[in-house]
Amino acid sequence: MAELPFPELDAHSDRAVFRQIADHIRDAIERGTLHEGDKVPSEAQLMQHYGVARMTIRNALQVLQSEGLTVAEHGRGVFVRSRPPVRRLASDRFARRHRERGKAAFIAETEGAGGKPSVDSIKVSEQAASPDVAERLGLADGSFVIARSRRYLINGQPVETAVSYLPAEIAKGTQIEQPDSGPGGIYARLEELGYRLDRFVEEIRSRMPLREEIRALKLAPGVPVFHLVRTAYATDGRAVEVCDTVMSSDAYVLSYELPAR
Amino acid sequence: MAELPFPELDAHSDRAVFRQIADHIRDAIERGTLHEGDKVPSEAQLMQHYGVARMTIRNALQVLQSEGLTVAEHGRGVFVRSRPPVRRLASDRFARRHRERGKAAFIAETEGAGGKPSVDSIKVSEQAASPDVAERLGLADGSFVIARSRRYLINGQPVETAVSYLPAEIAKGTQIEQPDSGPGGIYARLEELGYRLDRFVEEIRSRMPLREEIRALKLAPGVPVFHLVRTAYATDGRAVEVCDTVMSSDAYVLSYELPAR
DNA sequence: CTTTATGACTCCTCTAGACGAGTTGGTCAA
DNA sequence: TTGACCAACTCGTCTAGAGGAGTCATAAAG
Repeated sequence: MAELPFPELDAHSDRAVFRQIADHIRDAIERGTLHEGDKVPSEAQLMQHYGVARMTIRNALQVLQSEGLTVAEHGRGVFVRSRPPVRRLASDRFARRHRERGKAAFIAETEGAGGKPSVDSIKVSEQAASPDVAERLGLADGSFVIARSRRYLINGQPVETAVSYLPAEIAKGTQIEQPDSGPGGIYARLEELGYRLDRFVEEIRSRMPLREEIRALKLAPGVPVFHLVRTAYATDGRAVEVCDTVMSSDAYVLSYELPAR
Repeated sequence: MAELPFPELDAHSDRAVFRQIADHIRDAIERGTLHEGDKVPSEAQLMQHYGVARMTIRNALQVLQSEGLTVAEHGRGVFVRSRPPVRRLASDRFARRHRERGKAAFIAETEGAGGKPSVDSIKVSEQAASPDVAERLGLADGSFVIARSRRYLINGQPVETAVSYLPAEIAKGTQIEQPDSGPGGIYARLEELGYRLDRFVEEIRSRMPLREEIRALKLAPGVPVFHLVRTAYATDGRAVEVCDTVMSSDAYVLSYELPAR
């Protein structure tokens, strides 16, 4: 058996053994000794190398996994995680000039970056607004909204789920209620309906995903999500849409421009 | 011993026992049966309730911890995590009108929200720019920059670390090189030096923290961080500062306004 | 040549213990 | 009353096993 590229344990350290082992492997990844997609030595190899029990090795691997550095594949091994190509979201992505080309923001951007965009799980329903959505839309409690939910994928890999809420009073009976909202997306439809869009406000949180989100976005363990809530305002100051999106954090870099004014 | 508020295991389910147990506890937290700060039953109690080995219980608790739902305290127990008050960062926080009041953005905002702000670990040094920083500042490789690093705390709790990089050619010998950068912070100094600020670009990533970040921000396990890189541009289009900040994700909600243009 | 078995190797789940170390609250002596 | 001590309880670390299940390459059978 080839020697593993890890130093020995420091018996005098008060750092726990499994942490020292995790440190060794992490260092190897950070230094590039192990690179993306490489297989980490198996539990059995590490047990022998370090002369410790299996649970100790598993604890060490668990640390790395929860840091998002590795992925375990049942029956195959543990691998250094490879990052998917990131999608940059610029703050002008909803500018009218983009919308007018007749494509929704996601499609246009992804194709521009050489990826194959797709959208699935489109569901539209009318429902009572949650207190949070009602407040953001400036609606009375219990008002009805049209909810459009969908999932975005790049090259078949899910990257984002989104649910848009629009006041039923605005969207009911329009193409916004159809699964295919037409060229330019719902923002184009809103403008056709006379709601000229003025500005968007985005609120961003970061947290660990819920179970459903892990499933929907096929997230590896240890990958947090962006939770972004966007509210669209028309020129009269009225909120016309709230979009609640959850994005895989390793597929995105968000970018915003702020005036110094 | 009081009965625990958890159902029994489903022996027919093919869901692993430790996952079922984690599900029970998670449900209790989500339903409010266990609320913020409450103590989760001890490992011993759970072992007896479910009739399983200790490692199985610990696996279940590990799942919850990595989801950021609970926090274990050595010698005390496992508790439902309570969210600290969040700090909202609005996109106008660097507007000149705020700066002119003579306080740095962080101090003014935190006091406005009723918290006690403090800043520590201020270090200033001159160093060669990293390739990334050099590129953002539009400098030649190996150019020198002034690096100002510091840590921000609210009510004694660290929430953010930040390192600002400014071209040495601009900042050397000015008050920017002093630990106390003076009223209004370095942006005020830059304007005094004739660099009228025009706009900022912020790039946001979300990821799990590195070890040093966990220590510096006293992060609970399972809490991701925002990694925000801000570049400040003067009116002549020149980049005059790059600020690299790492923020505890549960202390912040970022908020940006985008024009529909 | 294709298909089917097999076995080696992988990680997954779980058991049943051991000792260590931090926290807490009560007892008992000063 | 105060302080020191101690016991009970907590989670942290580690050992040494067990059987299960997914993956893959190879060997055997068709």
